[in-house]
Amino acid sequence: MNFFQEKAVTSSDKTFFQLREEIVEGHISAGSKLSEVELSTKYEVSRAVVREAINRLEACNIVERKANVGARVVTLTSEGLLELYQIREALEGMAARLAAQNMPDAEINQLSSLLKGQQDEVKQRNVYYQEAGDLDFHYRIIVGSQNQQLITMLSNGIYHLARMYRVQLGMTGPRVTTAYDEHIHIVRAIANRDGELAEILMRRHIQYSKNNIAVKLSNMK
Amino acid sequence: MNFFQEKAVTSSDKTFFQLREEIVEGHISAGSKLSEVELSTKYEVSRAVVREAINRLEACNIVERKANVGARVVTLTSEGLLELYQIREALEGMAARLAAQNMPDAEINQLSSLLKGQQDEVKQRNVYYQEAGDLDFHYRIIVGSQNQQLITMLSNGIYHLARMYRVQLGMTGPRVTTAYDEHIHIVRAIANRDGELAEILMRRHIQYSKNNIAVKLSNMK
DNA sequence: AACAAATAAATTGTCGACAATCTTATTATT
DNA sequence: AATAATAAGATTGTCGACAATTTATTTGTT
Repeated sequence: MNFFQEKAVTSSDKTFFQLREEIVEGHISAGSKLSEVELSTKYEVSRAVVREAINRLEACNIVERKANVGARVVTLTSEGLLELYQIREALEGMAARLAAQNMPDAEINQLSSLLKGQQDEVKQRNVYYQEAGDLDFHYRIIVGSQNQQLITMLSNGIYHLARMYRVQLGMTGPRVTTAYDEHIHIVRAIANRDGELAEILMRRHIQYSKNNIAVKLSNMK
Repeated sequence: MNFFQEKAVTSSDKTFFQLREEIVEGHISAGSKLSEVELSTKYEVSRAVVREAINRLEACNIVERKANVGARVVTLTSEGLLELYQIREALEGMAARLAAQNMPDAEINQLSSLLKGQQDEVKQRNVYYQEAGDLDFHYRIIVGSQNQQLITMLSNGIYHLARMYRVQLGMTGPRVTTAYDEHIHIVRAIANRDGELAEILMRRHIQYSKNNIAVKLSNMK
């Protein structure tokens, strides 16, 4: 999962990563309460480190906390999804534009050949790709923007929330191949140093995947 | 200062607000170390609450922390400023567009009349306005976007960082009146429900104020 | 004197206990 | 029986102490 390599040096780090994974992957269900004592016995650490982990999750918008009451995992709503993808569209659209300006040729070539390497697998067997491949792609472009604050924002917060939505709505399905083609076009625009086009294509790309998820969400109710 | 009313219910909240203010206002200088014991004696609370406050500041990108070493106030750089305003441009541009779609008429009128009320003071005496007035303006438009995640992002993190830059670079000066006129035009676009124009104007407005600050920053070195 | 190793000091990370607050259950009153 | 007041239970917030790690100082060796 982690391209942005996060090493857990402290015990609190480890607990934070574990908790985040369990929530994002849906093993701890949305809306459920996070009891400090319960979690501290479960992970065999003190309440203090659980507390710190929960605080960090709150900063990521993965849990909500009320003073003297406790923390709950956020509940997924279609409004929340829309809001999240609006933000992604704005930020990653910008990232694509900046990447067209700033991304080193070496990184662009690397990304380009990475995509080519996936081509056969994607076109023939329709499996895979959506999860790790998509995330990897987006992350590389964010890094290519060379805006450090943007990198932090997305890799600390937004991506995990977005993944939580996708995972819990059971994202598979037929979007795989068209997404691949969109990726190809975006990289081409970046390689041509056409920031304007790169932004437009990236925004479209995110809109599509938003619609894809929104359909599933409306089917669930 | 706080339009987004933040009530300190817990002791940790209060410490967090105090610390943030001291840093943003420059009483604790950029780049300086934050000792947990030192601060706990200063604010007369336990180390645990100081720790929690520092963790929150870290989540806001106001301090940086290394495990087993400690936390330092971030250092202001021209690159950091550029990055921050790039993000603001994207997010607040979007907010202006969304506000043109979603902001209730009542709120628009309220904002409009607020600006008119400031007109005389701004045009005659060239003083004031930049600080609280500008922040209030931007915040109202963010709220008008009705994107909750966006509101959280900006009012928890970005605005305080942006303010830190402005305060510590001694923002006063002749930008006051032109900023006022820009605000007027943005509100007009929103009132006309012209999202496209509102976004363009907002982006320009932020670019201008970025340039204004960047000049000061380059003069300092 | 210069460098390396060992020791000491200081700082952060973790823990268990107590205090304050909220939630639930019980009792009292109408 | 229904509602309000009170008490009991459970959960979070805060604290001081100890452990682990880093940094500074001292000591030892060449």
